[in-house]
Amino acid sequence: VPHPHPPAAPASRATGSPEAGAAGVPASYAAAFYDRDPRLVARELLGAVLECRTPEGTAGGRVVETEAYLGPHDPACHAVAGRTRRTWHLHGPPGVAYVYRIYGMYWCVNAVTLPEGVGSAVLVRALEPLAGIPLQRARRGHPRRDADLASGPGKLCVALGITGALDGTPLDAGPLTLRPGPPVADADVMVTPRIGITRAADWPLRYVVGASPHASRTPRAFFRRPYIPGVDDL
DNA sequence: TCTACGATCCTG
DNA sequence: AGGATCGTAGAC
Repeated sequence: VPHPHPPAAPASRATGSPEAGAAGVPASYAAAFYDRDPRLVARELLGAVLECRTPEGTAGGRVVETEAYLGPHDPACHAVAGRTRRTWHLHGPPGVAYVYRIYGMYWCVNAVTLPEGVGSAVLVRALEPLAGIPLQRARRGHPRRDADLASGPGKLCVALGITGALDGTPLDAGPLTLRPGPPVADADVMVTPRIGITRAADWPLRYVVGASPHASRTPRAFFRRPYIPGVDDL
């Protein structure tokens, strides 16, 4: 039986959106939320709800894993190549989706951070499926466990039906939305190196809800430690 | 449970 | 040429 819609949360950090819910919980993040250091945005997006509406239906889930890509000074960030057609929206205003194709066959979705021209973002790497689970299961070829539906950036885009058509679309309205969810405590957040990159491979910029079975696997050789406010984002 | 590898194609 | 990945095969 599908998980019920996630409960509204007292997300004090997510303020300023125009349409607040009955409990005072914003229906989306304000632009200022994304106009900050991507490390801070990556950590705070844990617990948020990503949802994609398509003609087939609506599918979404709770964010349990993110990575920060800091900008042109980050060797692993696509911004190192400058503002090209591919990375156009990565360099655009914050609060917009940057969707790119990887390895010729999968899509990955990011939330753009910092002001226009910087080229930084947060990669959404895994979801705990919440909405439209039958649709997600069909798109993913009916895996045994729901924990295999969206436990990786490519899987997540397949499960939700996210493609390059959504590159450059805002995240506070439209078919692809990201909104506040129940906050995740600092003690539940683990920090590790980023997955699948060769440059800056030792930078601690991956944020995971440590106890979640819905996150992607952390390689055995990776260091992992609790998130430390003021150290990991300042 | 873990590691190794091929698929597949746009970008610079 | 190589990549912000995934599924499968094979070892243990």
